[in-house]
Amino acid sequence: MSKPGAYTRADVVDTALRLLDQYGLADLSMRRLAAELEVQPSALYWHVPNKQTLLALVSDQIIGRAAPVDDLGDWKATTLAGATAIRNALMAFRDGAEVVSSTLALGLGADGALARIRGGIDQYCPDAEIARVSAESILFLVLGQVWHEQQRMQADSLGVVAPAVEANPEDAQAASRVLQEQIDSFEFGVGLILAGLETRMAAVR
Amino acid sequence: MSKPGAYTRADVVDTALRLLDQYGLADLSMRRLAAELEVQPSALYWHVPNKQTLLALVSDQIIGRAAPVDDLGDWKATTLAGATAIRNALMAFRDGAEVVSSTLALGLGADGALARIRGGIDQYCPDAEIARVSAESILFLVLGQVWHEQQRMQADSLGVVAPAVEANPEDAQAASRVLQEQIDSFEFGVGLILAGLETRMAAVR
DNA sequence: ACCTGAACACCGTTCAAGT
DNA sequence: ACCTGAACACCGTTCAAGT
Repeated sequence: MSKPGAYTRADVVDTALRLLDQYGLADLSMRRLAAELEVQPSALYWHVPNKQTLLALVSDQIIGRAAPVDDLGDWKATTLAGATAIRNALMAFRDGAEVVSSTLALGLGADGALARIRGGIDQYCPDAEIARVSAESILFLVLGQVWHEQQRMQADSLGVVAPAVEANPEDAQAASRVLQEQIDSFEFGVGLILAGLETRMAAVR
Repeated sequence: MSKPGAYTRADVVDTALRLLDQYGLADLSMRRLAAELEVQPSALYWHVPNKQTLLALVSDQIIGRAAPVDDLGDWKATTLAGATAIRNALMAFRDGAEVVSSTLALGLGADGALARIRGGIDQYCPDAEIARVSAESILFLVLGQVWHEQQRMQADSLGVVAPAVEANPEDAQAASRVLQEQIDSFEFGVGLILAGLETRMAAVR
């Protein structure tokens, strides 16, 4: 904003996020991003040290846009709400889960995701180590599931394989059923971990 | 084997697996693989339609080398043994978890992994849908954890960040403690899901 | 402070042609 | 059946130089 025509780092990240959502991670190259900004590829390296860092910043944006988590009284409900907020944030951008997974594996960004899930757990679990491992388990579960779903959505849209439900004239109905199944298995999986943690906590007492 | 000097698909996959373990996924290119086989890059496309498929075949090798799972009587112990076998298989090759994660997300191969985990669950859980979702949850957890660990190992070896435990003269002791912590949190996480499933099953009855 | 121009060292994939 | 040679359309990154 110092000069017209001069981009800021935030502009670069925002554009990367938009390209990610429009064309997917495979087509998000530094050169394509530069072209979109009508700038030479080398110009990007003034704003960002490398692509890895850029993707970490993109991940932070994705996670940062997750809805704030209310304290619902019940710690299990609160934790599920946190996990759901992360899930929805990942789903809001094409290949969101893959991008966040890789930068998280690199230990680069997106620690906000863990924090959001720990909110509910910490208020009930006194052992910080147990809380951390439990929250990580939930996060891995959410990332794995959403990644799987997003890949499926893309495969379906490309017609690579037959959609799970087809040959049904009421496509909207079928699609909503698939969606419901995904939500169900999401809540089921998180519920398993929460129930397991509860058992574990009760046993110690 | 038809002519000396003529490679088979298995040769290509084996060499890819070896390069993966030696240099990591980032340096496993079709061109490098071709060079290793002393062949032109284009020659690979006679054996394999594309890189994606090659990586799926590599994944199948990684998972296929997992130890067979004995029935331990207790379904929880059997399932944990299955998950541990998968974990060890992933750990046996550099970037094993990342390779398997991505091809699994593409829905390409490595279904053997799910099957191995379901072995223990199926013999106790009558509902196939619940068994499937539970096994998937465990698989996502294992993949996420091992990916995380393998990335940490690489970061440590490159000296990018300070290792978790350092400044200790007894390095071997510190390393074995880290290893034990990883195994503990692995068994803890899987244990949560198994305990949760048990609770869930008991409630239905 | 922000960007261009040019270069370096790579990619995956296709396809006609060879043996 | 298995591979070469040559090409196409790309990559990420560096770095001197410009304004």
